[in-house]
Amino acid sequence: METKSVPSQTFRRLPQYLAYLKSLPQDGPANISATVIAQALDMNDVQVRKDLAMISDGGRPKIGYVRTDLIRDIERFLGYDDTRSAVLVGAGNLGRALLSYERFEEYGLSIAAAFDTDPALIGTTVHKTPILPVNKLADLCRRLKIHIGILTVPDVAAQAACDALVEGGILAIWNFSPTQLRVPGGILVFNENMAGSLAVLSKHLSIRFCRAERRDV
Amino acid sequence: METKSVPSQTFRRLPQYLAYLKSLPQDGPANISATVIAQALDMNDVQVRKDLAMISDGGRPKIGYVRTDLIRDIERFLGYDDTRSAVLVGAGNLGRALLSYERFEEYGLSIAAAFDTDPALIGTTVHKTPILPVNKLADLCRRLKIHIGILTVPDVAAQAACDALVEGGILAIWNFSPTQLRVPGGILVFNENMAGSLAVLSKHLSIRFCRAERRDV
DNA sequence: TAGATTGTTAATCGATTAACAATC
DNA sequence: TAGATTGTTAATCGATTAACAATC
Repeated sequence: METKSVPSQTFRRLPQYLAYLKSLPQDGPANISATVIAQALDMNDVQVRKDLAMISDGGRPKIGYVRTDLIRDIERFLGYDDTRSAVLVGAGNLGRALLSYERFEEYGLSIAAAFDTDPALIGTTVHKTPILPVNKLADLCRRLKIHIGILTVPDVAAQAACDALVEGGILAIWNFSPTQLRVPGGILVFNENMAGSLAVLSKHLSIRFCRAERRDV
Repeated sequence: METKSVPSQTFRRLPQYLAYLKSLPQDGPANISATVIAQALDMNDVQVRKDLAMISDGGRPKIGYVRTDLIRDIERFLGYDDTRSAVLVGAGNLGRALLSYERFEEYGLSIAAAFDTDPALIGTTVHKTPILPVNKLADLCRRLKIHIGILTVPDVAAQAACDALVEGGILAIWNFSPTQLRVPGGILVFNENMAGSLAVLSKHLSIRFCRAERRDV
């Protein structure tokens, strides 16, 4: 309800502030300034201030923000206090990596169940999360009113798994496969574009190399 | 050298175009228009045209682009023809997931070696990539002139692993751990901010929910 | 030719950064 | 008080989208 018009970019940064604030020593100073946060995270201080102003009561000039208040405000805003449930499809390496990523709980995401087609995996658990056969997916999502699906199946299986999620009434899909999914309107697909990240990284590297090599000319 | 001023966002999209173009049937039509690509990938057609204009000789009005030429141009531009070498630190679930992600080769990235501290893992291989003890890291990077490091260690080990990469002469670090790394100037850190993605996803979901619930009021 | 499609120029939009007044 | 820090208003920057002429 508080979700007025906080830009996406701010949302992306909030977890970073939170992680930094939590990493500070408990017995350290009670206050922290936007300037210090910005320096630690290699950001612009005005940006930090602007972000924080959107979700918190605000700090005091010369003193800064109360660290614990800030942590509480960010967590509340990101909805880390009331946990969301999700299911995961594809218990391969990537799927297992996400299942064992304890931090998701901290972020308010709890993975209720995982699904796979491999009979060898079905019935086992990863980090206490049971792995179930895919044909139970739609039914379980509906019964438990789960709205988030995490897709970590191999490329070829992605669309079928996606369809099953949609059938189960999923509203948002976090897609780690490199496939462009076809979904009915109204369902949000969030692609984790690793190839894209790699391309940007390579670009920066080659610019650096060009500069380095030009010296020799 | 061709790297004039192609924006980052274009770089992120190029792999998507490429994947789509490659997914088309070999024996299908030889030409494809920006309009069709845009529709398939849920993008704006002018944007696609603009992106393609930057890296390709261009298409012909009414006809479109030659599919195979476009594939060749994108691959060349992204440097997928001359492969870059990388090392990976942390052969846990996420690390193994990336190691078994065959697609990286397609993207021009080859992981030469992986490193871990766990004696049980050292000496084994994942998808033909050997896992070596971390103390060999710096030396190997330097000897093989490797400039990309992929960081998939647990949170607490991240900074130490990062320092080892820097010592080995790495120029870019692709960081999958949620830690803010401290690196000397001139080294590029690329954070894969999963918590951020999750936050944006949750945001969209809660906006949706608010709207849905308002109907009941 | 007519209509689809390209590529470019201009307008818009959103996000970041700079400048500055307010305040403790 | 003086100086550090906040929050806001305006300027800048970069990316997307709209409008349109060129062309096959």
